[in-house]
Amino acid sequence: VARTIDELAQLSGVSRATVSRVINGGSVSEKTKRRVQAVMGETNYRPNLAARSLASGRSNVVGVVMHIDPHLVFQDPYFGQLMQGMSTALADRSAGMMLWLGNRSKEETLGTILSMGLLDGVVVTANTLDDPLVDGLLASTLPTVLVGHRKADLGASYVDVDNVHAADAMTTHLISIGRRRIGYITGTPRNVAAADRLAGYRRAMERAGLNSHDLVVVGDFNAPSGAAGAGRLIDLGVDAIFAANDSTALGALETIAGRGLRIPEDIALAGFDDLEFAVQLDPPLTTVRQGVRQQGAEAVSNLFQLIEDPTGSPRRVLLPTELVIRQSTVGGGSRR
Amino acid sequence: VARTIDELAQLSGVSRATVSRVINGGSVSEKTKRRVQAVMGETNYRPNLAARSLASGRSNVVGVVMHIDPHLVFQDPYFGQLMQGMSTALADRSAGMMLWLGNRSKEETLGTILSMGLLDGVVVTANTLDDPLVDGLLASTLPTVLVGHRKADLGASYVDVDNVHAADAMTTHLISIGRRRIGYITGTPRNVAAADRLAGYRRAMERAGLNSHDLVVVGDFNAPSGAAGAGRLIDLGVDAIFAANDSTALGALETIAGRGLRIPEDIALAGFDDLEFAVQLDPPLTTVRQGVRQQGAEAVSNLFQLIEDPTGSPRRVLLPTELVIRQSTVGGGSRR
DNA sequence: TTGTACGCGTTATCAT
DNA sequence: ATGATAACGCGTACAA
Repeated sequence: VARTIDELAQLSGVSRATVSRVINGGSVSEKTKRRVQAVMGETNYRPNLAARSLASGRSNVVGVVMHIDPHLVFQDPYFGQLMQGMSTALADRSAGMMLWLGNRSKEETLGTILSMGLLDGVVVTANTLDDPLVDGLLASTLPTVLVGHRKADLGASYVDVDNVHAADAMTTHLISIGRRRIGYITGTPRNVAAADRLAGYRRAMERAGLNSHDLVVVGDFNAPSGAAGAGRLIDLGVDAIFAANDSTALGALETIAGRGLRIPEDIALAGFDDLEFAVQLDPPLTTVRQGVRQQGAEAVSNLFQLIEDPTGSPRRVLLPTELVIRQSTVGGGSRR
Repeated sequence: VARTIDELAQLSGVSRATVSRVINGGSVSEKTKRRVQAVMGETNYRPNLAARSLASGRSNVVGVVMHIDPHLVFQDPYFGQLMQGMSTALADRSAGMMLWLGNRSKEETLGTILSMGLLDGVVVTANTLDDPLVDGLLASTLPTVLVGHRKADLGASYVDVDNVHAADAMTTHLISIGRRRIGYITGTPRNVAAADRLAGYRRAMERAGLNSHDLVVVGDFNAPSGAAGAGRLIDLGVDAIFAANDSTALGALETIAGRGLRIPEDIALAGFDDLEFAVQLDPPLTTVRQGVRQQGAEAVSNLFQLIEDPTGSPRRVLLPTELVIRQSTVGGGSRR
């Protein structure tokens, strides 16, 4: 029944300073240390975080900002997995986590975060080109790590995958299996990953001397846009479709099958993400796997390094992706 | 460039107390109030939460505890939707949210939460019969609201749906369309909702004078267990299957269709949750809809009431459910 | 209406 | 190794 460090000190017969030392690891004689710890166990005393944070300037609490429409955020498995990765990494460091989703405007969210005062740092998803929230965080004194990054973020610490490279590799794969008219369905405009993947597709096409000019249709990372986009591309006579993500590919698959075309014989199909359902599609979907949980864990690790040494140079981490080749581009064709 | 309230006071030419009053709403002359606010705008001063919390005892931050295996938590749309509801309700009150998932043991999680010191209260999901985390939270002085509840939680504030009633209603619906041998696939053993739904099924069966004794098979809320359970029930010659949730029903549907049986002509099928995919199944699934987002919002609202008046009697809220009748139990049958 | 002074629970500095 | 004592930034009686 000791609520404050003073009570605990009195019960242990030592000064408050000594108790603080046994908690935080100062030099204390083995004997008194044991006595204090004994009393601590009996009274199940717990240091107050607010006070500790005020005095020491550190709280062991970090902020996580995923400024996405709350009705959509957990629709896309990406964000759930990202949270898992961060949550686990934070728990491993017995650190706490404050969470902000996209309920208020970015400006308001920025304001609340900056006024917390007790956060040791922040991990924020950076997926749109213009983002005052990310800009504000980076401009503040709060240690900040980005998940994803814009061109302008060269001075910041971030964790990302090389979307350009991955999309290039996938496109090259499609070319290598003999496809020439490869259509592309983009992700949401102004989204960084979407822009990078498109760039990778274009780069591979140009390198192979293929025309990509009029084979690009705009999507929004969701299945309906994939269904619509695939229809337009089929009319353009493509022999392969590369969708900006698996959800888009799912929509495309339905349109292709609906028109009685065979995958991959008539049209090869590829996605991006390797979501759970990708392997269960008919035919199983060729796609790009990125370790989202690992990205979350890496972001946390990165942030803690930044907190330890705020002056060091920015830590830019590019995690590897993996080409997962399944029957939607090569092999036995449809099971139907 | 004012970091503390003292600096801001100096710049405004008033005392720190006056500044505090214009921030927290004490009696201040309109004139000085305006002046202080002007300076506040220029210097974009932000009060420090740790200090504020230490001095006032309130932080405007609440804890959210969903002690589920982090690899599973966002697999089930339930938890994502619950978070959305809470996140939105908290943002509406400009309150912050600390999140704990099931990374550590329940005892460890309990310890960390209790030692935060700055939480105004906690919302915790209560879905297993024995839960030291929930017990510990309820035994503490921290205002706590449960999402879901055990029989033992009669003294606690909680938000839940009446699973017994809803399952009873669904079973009664199946009886009303002429089914007599109605099989049931349960949810995870020791899960509260699973137990309540099973009880509701049994109650309705008994009231109708039907045998439910040997028509119950154990599942775990996931599709594979539904597929297996449906197989066993079909062998028992059922004319209807009620699954503990939609995922389980999904598995059951595959088994039924795989055996060449028609839904609902040969076997009527019902689920629970009304997840997004329920309406897109073939045939569309009859199920029970519960407003999960609303439950989250209600839990937050409940918690804030509890914080305002900790002495008041516990607030037990049962949210309504809705029977959603689709073609898997009545009407045109399969589209296949 | 405004200012003074104390307390919130901890860490950290400085003697001892 | 231990103990005073001063911060940390803010809220709030109390006094003026």
